[in-house]
Amino acid sequence: MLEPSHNDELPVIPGKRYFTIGEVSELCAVKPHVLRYWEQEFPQLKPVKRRGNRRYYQRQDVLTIRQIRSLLYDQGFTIGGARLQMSSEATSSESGQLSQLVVRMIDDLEHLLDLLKIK
Amino acid sequence: MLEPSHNDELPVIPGKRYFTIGEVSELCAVKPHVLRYWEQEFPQLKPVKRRGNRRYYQRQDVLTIRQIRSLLYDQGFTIGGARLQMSSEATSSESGQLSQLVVRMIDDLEHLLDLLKIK
DNA sequence: TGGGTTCAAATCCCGCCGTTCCGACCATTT
DNA sequence: AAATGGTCGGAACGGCGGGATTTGAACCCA
Repeated sequence: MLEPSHNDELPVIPGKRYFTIGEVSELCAVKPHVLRYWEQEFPQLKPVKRRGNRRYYQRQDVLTIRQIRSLLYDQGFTIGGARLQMSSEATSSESGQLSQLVVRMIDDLEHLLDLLKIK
Repeated sequence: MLEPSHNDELPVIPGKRYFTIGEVSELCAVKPHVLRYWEQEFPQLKPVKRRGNRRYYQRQDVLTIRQIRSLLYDQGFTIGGARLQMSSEATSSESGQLSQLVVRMIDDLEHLLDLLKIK
């Protein structure tokens, strides 16, 4: 009943700067009208709007959406619960032990990133 | 809309061995019929039953119920999500809090991985 | 200029999560 | 043992969260 799909199975995000709602819909396996609906529910989801109020999503938006998607569809949060998670994530520089661990992981990843950049 | 009540505010559990559904209802601020309903949804919730199918909850059951309650009412999980948390907690060694955090970290790292794939 | 995409907003809908009944049974007090 | 009040399961019912559909117009690209 839960845990059907996971973000692993979603397509790689192409290297362009902006995406239409239709593209994001496919990249995240979420219907356009749901994306618009989520926009009302999650303040951090604010795609740029231009000419004729069209949405232009950036890479970060796509990642945000995938994260929301994971909270809702994989982890079993309600919309309210997911919103709580998202916002608490923004502020959670908490818990010394763990944040220390996170810092180390980030360190490692940055190192990895450096390696990748060189090649 | 979320985060109204918290387990902190619930009464201390008396030092007796068995509790009726009515007592548990008050100890956990959850109506009896909801307790019966949850029993269908969470396999780990199995109070002893005696004469005339009456439920006799033990201390551990009360704690389990409070935990479910917290997942549903405080943290914003669906029933399915809460069940998932409860069962994953059984396997993962530590306090759901922590495993939940780890889940989120893994999630975050996956997003980072996405970023790396693009470059 | 025509077909596909997108827009906002209104309306519709289904299933989750209880809620409300019900007659019968049980426990405790008197 | 009668009275009072808690508890039983099961089925019918209900609100509403979370979308889904619809509408009609604007927009974009070929």
